[in-house]
Amino acid sequence: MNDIEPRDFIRKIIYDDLESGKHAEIVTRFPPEPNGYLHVGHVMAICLDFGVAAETGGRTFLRLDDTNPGKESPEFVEAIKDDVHWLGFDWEDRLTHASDYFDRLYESAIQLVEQGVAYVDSLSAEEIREHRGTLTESGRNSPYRDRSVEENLDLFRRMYAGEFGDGEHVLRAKIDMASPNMNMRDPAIYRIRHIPHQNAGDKWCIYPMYDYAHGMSDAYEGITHSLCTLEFEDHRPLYDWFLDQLQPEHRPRQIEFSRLNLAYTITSKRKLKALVDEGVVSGWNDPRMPTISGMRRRGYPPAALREFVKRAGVTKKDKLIEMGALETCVRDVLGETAPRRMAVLRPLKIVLTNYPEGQVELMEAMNHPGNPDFGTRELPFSRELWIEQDDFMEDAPRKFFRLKPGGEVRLRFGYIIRCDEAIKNDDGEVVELRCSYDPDTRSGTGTSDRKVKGTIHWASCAHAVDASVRLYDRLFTDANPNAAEDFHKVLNPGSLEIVAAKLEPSLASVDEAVQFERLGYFCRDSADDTVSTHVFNRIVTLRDSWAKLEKQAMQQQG
RNA sequence: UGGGGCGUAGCCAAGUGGUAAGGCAUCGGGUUUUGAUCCCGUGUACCGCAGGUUCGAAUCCUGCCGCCCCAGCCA
Repeated sequence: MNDIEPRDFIRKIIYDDLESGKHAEIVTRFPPEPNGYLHVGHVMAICLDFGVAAETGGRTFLRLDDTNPGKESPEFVEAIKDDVHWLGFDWEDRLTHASDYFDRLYESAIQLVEQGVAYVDSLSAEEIREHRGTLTESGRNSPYRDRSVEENLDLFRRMYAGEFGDGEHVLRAKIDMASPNMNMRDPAIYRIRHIPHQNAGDKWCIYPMYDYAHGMSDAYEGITHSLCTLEFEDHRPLYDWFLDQLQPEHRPRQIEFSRLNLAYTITSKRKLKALVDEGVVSGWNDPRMPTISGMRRRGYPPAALREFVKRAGVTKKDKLIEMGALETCVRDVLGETAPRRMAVLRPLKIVLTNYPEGQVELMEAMNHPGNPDFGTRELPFSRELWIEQDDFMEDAPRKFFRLKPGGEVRLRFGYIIRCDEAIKNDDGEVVELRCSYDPDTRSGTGTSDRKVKGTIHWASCAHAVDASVRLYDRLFTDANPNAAEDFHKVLNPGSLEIVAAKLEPSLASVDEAVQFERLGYFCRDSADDTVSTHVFNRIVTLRDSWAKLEKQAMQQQG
């Protein structure tokens, strides 16, 4: 427990409950429905649920909220488990399913019938909707609302026994059809579904609804604080109603907080699924996806995601957080942990005309400028090198301190070179540069302490490793695609660019995320990289104040 | 036009009657063989608006405005 850490309103409640002695231990749960992949929005909930319990020495359950078979599958539960673990949290032996409680839930439903607060309705779904009224008009009681306890008991048991088809009957809570809260207008508790269940097999043909199953599952597990998002605020009276009726041993408290929305991306499971199904992306774990598995494949460190939601905070105000906030967290983590390497994304060949043909020197390079513990490595240097196309400009502005005709630049960890001649093809494009190097300026050991303004990265043509590098950009062109009429219209056509890059030799085998100096952070693509074909993902670019200046200049020109 | 929430700088967010923390972004400057990192500095926030209470209000009261959620046998 840390008294200095600022506490959000939920932590205040929880710490108060601990101090007042209301609870001796905090028990929370993270309860996703296994009907899709987890995304950034869930990271907030996971960190809150597991975080607050861990901080107070409590426990957290990972509960698969699988009350709606047909939409749920074991594939999703496995993905959810992987994602939560990867994020850095452990439920130990507390992996449960709402379906683990189906027997108890059924028994308690019978109790509700016996208490006269639940009844079997035989209206069709459509009729029930008509009877529910509208936001401004109260609903009407179902003609079946006053069936006797005996008749309800008989009907409900026969629903359980499989005597009826889907939709013939439904068990409802008898509350108040005139309630201004729609959730209290006799909500359904059980529906008939003759389909097998991802965890319970084909034992059941009636399944409990979320509102009933969720609160009671919380109670069964001894959850002290049931944290969920704002849209369930209206459900709290119903959550409490079930607890009031059934009086379980433990009484959990539901507290709601706002969802976290990330700018330029979507977090609706339905829309994410559409992106996958329509082939807009390669799958749920496409590196452009805001899913946890997508961000993992992209190379975002779990610590960066945790830091991100921590900075975002827990409140009840709708959030639409800028992508830059997430990227800063990713850079902060990677900046400290990623070894530095060199790679050329868009190669332009240069020949050092005064460098001996066939000679190869090994240049010592630091693996991390701010941390000597990372050690050094050797880079082969030769007469023909690749440099970045963007690092040469024929008609360069004064402030461009990279390579230009007649100009000098330092090759990182190498020599200072001068551009003597630009060779062009028939289309007038620069295809090669003729340069000369200054032998007195070898990195570290140079006898000359000459300084030049710019330093650029490079790779030796004879030694470079070929790789396909995927450069990602935001998936949408609109800051809030969630609100767009049709998200297809705001898709960013340039969200993926693939370049044929030249890498320094050591990059042929790396498992961790690295920084390609001056470019950004990259990692091997876990799905497509093979021994023969190297495939890298750009995790995030480096901050680029030159690009910013260029952009401003462009805007000034119109 | 019913009910439930929310409104503090571009984006997040502290603050609960005593005269507006912090982070991200922005904009300057310094260091630098990554135009990165790092380090300094940088914001007149009509605290949604309008009244009121008070010596004093972002904080209390009243009215208004704006945004979000709810009419699944989804979660």
